[in-house]
Amino acid sequence: MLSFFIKKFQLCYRNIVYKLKQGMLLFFKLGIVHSVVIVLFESRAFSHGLPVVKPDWIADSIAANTLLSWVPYQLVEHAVTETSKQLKLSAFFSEKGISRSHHQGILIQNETSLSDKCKGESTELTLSGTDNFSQENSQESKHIDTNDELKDVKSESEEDCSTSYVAGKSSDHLNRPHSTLTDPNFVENYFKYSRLHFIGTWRNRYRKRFFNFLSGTGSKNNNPNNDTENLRRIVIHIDMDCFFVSVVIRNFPDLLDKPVAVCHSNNPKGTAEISSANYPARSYGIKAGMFVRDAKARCPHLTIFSYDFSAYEEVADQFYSILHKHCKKVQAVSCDEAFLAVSLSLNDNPENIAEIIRKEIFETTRCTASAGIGENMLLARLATKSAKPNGQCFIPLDKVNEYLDKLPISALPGVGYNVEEKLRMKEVETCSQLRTISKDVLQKDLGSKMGDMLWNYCRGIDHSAVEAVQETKSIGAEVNWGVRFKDSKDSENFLMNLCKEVSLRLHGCGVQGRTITLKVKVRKKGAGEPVKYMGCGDCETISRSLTVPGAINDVGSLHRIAKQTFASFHLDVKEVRGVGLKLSRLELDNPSRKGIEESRLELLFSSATRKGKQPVEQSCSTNHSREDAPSGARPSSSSAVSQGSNISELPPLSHIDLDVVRNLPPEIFLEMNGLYKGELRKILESQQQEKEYNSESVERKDCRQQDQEISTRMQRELEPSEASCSKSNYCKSDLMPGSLSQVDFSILENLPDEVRTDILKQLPPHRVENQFPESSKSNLSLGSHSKWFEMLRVQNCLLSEFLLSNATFLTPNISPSSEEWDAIVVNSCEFMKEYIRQKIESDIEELYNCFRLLKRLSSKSSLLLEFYDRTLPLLQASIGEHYGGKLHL
DNA sequence: ATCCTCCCCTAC
DNA sequence: TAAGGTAGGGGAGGAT
Repeated sequence: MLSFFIKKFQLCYRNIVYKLKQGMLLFFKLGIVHSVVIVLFESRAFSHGLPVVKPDWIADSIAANTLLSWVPYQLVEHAVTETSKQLKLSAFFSEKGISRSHHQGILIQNETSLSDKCKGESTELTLSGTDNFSQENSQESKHIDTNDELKDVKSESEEDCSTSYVAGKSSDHLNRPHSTLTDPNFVENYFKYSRLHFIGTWRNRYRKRFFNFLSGTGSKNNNPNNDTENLRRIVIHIDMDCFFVSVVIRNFPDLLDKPVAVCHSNNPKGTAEISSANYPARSYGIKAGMFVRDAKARCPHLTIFSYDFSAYEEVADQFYSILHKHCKKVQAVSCDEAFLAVSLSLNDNPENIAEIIRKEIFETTRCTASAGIGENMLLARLATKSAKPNGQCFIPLDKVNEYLDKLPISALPGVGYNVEEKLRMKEVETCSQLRTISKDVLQKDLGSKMGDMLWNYCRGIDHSAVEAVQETKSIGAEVNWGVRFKDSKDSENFLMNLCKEVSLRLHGCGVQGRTITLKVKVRKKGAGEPVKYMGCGDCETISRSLTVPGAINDVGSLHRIAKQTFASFHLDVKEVRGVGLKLSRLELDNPSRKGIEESRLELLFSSATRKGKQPVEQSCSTNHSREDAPSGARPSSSSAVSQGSNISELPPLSHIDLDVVRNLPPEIFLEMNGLYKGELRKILESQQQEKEYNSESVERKDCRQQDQEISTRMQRELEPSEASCSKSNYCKSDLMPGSLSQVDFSILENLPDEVRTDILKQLPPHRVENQFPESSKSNLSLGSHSKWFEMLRVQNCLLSEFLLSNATFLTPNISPSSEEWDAIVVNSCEFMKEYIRQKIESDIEELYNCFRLLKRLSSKSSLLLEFYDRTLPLLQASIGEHYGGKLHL
């Protein structure tokens, strides 16, 4: 069996082994699903935290003709964090359409190491194995059988005193305290494991995706009937039931009626926070946010699952696909919750559509969703509360008052702990009581807007509309866990990483910001170590913002400002417990100039003023910390520039790109002009005259070419110098590899061409060989499938690379079901069929990449959606034929 | 009166 | 051990 396995392995992954031997870093993990080895390339965008091992593991395993433990081959930089990560191999392959979480299907005792688990699983394959491998592992298999197998899940409820933990769990000895003190990549790792980060980012992600959907060609249920008189608007609010738990147990129906919770760790200390609990668990009083130890005290036989972020993503994608199928106007609230605006004729029963959607969600995801239906968003949202779990509720207009009468005010959106307390003081606990308070009084007590809103809400009035597209007003990142600094070097390093993170997010959204806000949490006087391990505990929060004249999103500027603002707080860094950086007053990144300008500016400034360009405008409003920052400590616009000492470090005037200079914000231009003692302005003026003199036939393209030449020249001249080394901190290449984990590929695809190209250049070379000349793009999708091959051959690239570089081009605006449309689809499908045939044995990774990309892109274009829908079965059939099983995308 | 900054609160 | 984020809205109070 083993030799069969190895043979198959060699056959399938020859080329990968070849790449491995070239020293490429791969991460992979063996998973036994129809005897297939799964290998993914090391790219955090794909790894999702799986263990990363050195390539030798594969080669050595083959040489030894046995499956060696991967542990000694694990990459050091990942060893600490990655091993504790749950296994998500199962997310890659799944069985006959059922995406089973194999790893999660096995109950692991805390002591069971990951490698044991690998072997234990492997034995599933070698049922009648006679080789060393299976014998060697049969004992372990027993061990797992007796303790940990899935069947124990069934009997587990009888073992009342043991709490089960379901997840990949590493050897504990590999785990070390995780904080800013011990992990140089803390920021990056932190976001990878933070559930709140995922919750926070997902909302935007689905909003963004829906925006793409709208701007693409297809949108259904657009109610072609404009005769609105016979229609009524209804709002449906759909919310998945205890999402995090439902998803991880969706393949274990036996657990449905057992108490289950999701959290990071099942350590005996029990200071991990429960993130989500299912309804049986809630019946014991277990709630999100509760410590595990408290939850266990209430329910000793609670089953605890680890997070499975990739599964959440998968289900959320399915969820939104279904919603978009049924409704044009979908407002994403979070990964598992959305509002739909539907128009119905007077005779239609609004409950029917909710019923259909919920049914489809369940059939697709095997997770239940609840729905609330009402005349407005407020009523729909409230109705959902009554509907949960797994139900739906319609509040017709004539029942609104009756429904609201007994409703506690805390159920109203916007009423949190504080507002509830304020109103409780006035002996107001229900909506009917709230109605007795006049609007004036409410506004006086709670502020004008809040008072107005609540006055409306308790009467069932809500004028807000379901908005599919919402403008992003701020982008930021913060960390309030694990933050411990011993000196200013630590804090500075942390700030730099945070800036990289924020910069990447800004780039990902194609925006820049003018106002930079730094928020710091400082241990409150007298507050001891927090109850929560590495938590921030009782803190005082201080924040300060700064508005610059020109919007920024580059790491260099962010770091300069963040560093300076942080310094202005005059804090004892040992007391800092959390830091956040946020940008607001966002502006769209100028895609046409941005890439070039930015790099030149970086070059200019890193060379010219290594001390840093100072912000020109700074505002600092009163708060308690203002007194400790004497105004003298604040930079003024002129102080920074007037230091003539910088002049010796300036690049010669001949090296300055005047086009860039011309486009600088006036303040910065003045600053630079000052540095060059007025020479800049003179040159610009004389150039302008020259330009006017020359004919105006200079093509834009030529300008761009010149720009590039100048920029390249500058780069060449600066590269070997010290200046470029000092600048390397700010280079994109420096922030790319690590932080790519934070980039949603859908975002990457949405980036302006130049920015995307820039980012792609930072990826391993085999992924980005080519950019396509304009000529090769035209009419490509219209051509026969042989043209595609010709194109790929000529460009010497992979299809996935082409897709990635040409995301924009690939979403043409062609009307569905036209002849053109059909021709494209047929041709493309033919091409894909052939491409699959060519790659299925030699490069399964490429096929995986292609279909992942297509999946993403298909949300933008109904053409691509149709292409994807048609070709996916071909791929799956081929996978099934060659390997058995199914590729899980 | 209006804008801005620094908070706080809320929701997921 | 554990991963307490993100973003919007709005109020208080100061600056203009």
